[in-house]
Amino acid sequence: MQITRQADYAVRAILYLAEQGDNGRAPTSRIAQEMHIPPSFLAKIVSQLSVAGVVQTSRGARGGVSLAREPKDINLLEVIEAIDGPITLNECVPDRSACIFGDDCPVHDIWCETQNKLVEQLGKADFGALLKKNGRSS
Amino acid sequence: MQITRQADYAVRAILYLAEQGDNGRAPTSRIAQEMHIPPSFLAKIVSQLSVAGVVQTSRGARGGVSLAREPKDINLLEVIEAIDGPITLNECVPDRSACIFGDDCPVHDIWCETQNKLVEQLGKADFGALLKKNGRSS
DNA sequence: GGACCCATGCAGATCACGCGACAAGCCGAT
DNA sequence: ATCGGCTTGTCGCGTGATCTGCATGGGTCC
Repeated sequence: MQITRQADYAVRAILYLAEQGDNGRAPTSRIAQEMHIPPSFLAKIVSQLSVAGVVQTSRGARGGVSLAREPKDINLLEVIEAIDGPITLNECVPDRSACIFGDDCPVHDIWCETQNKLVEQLGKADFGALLKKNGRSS
Repeated sequence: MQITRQADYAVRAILYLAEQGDNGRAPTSRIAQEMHIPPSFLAKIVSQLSVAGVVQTSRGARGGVSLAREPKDINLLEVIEAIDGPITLNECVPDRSACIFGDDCPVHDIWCETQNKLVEQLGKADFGALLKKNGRSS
């Protein structure tokens, strides 16, 4: 009942890029240093985020990572799901056949309902709002 | 981002007892058979539920497991937390010092808020309502 | 050509899961 | 009263998956 540290790192990385302003390009090494993430671990995370279409990467000198969209169009849900995979409270939620009781299972509805609330909550949290919340003009 | 199978088994066991009626006493072997739970695994789960005060157990012949309270006074949250421990979406939620950014962390509030919603949702789901939802008069 | 940066494969550690065995307690029969 | 059987409580072990982290290799720009 906990998100993985990978997902936590991913959120921090996106947050850092969002703070940088429009383009928000930065090498993974700097992100890792600023956000206290193991550098070689961040590389894999960024790769997954790139596949998911959340960030864009460019290799070579002056390369780096940048947001694929504006912060307000990126929410927590897709970042987490890009790393941890789809959120499933219980395995019977996406695959009803996983439960032996089939349609007779009384808890199935509760799992689905709770999961939907959770997903909805995470989906509403976009990074634009996050930045605004505590404006770090520093 | 998933509850453990232990918690799922625990919920099923409670549900089975709640279906039995008022007293709802049953040996773990029967619960295990009916709800498709590994018998030796269920023993450990029942033990934890007993410590948490959700069920009462009596040893010896004609012993078994029974609910400590009425189904409507038992909710999903305490069953899950009795098994998996407190629900923590991220480790920084219960222990703010776990996060390096301290009070400056923009996501901390989101984690807390989302977790509270989740906890509230699970806390509202009591087994009395679950039974009523799809009345299995069979 | 050289420096820089992302991408990928690989090992260690942790944890959930399930099993088994022994101990402790209770009831009923003798 | 004693014995035997039944049921839960507790503990440790092995396996498998998964998270975590590192090192190496491939690609790009100056």
